[in-house]
Amino acid sequence: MTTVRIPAGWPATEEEARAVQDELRGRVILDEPGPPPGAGTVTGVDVAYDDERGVVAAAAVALDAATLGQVAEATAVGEVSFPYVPGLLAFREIPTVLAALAALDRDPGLVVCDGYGLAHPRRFGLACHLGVLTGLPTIGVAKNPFTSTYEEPAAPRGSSSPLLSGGERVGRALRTRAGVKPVFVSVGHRTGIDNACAHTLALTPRYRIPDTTRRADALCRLALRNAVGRPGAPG
DNA sequence: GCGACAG
DNA sequence: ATCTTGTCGC
Repeated sequence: MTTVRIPAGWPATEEEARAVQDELRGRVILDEPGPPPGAGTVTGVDVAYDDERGVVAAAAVALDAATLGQVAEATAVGEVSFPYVPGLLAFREIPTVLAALAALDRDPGLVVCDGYGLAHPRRFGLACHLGVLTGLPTIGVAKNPFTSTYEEPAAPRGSSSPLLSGGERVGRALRTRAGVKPVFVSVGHRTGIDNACAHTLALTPRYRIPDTTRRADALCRLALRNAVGRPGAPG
């Protein structure tokens, strides 16, 4: 497997990265309902890092939306393209994630990101960025509210409450398991919040985190071990 | 200025 | 994200 290099012209400073976000934000499409849940393909993407070696591994795992059975997977390894800066996560993950998606054997359908879409300080999180660059429908499902605030949703699974940022509703805190901390769903690109939440619930029949993200997480960690050190790698 | 801060 | 043992519970 080849290593994904940092693209030419990739932002090198926080200022440049924020300028890119400001420029691309206008290309987000928010007036499409997006793929309805229960049919088609849903793909999860995630990345793992070895910052000491400057290596990042990405994975894309495609599931049949109706059965949640896995239908395809792909990985890519690359150079870490940006430091971790809250609000600029996309610049750290996107080049390698794009390569993993490109290596997938079929149309990804809806892409589920581990992070934010609109629920972002500048309304342009990872899911929006990835959507604009690929043209694919995307959503963000995060484990923490970051700069947003929310009222605790009711205890039953499926309950939700608005995610607020600067007085705007930027997503929903969605309870995927009764009595357990909710996840934070926001729209990325070409998808509506109702479908985003419906997909999230369909992807969490058993765990708080979507199956797509869970499988992509396991796969990218494996890919990282395969690429660098090897406590636990076959071969 | 200080603290908070997706992964 | 990542560093990390045991342990409580379904």
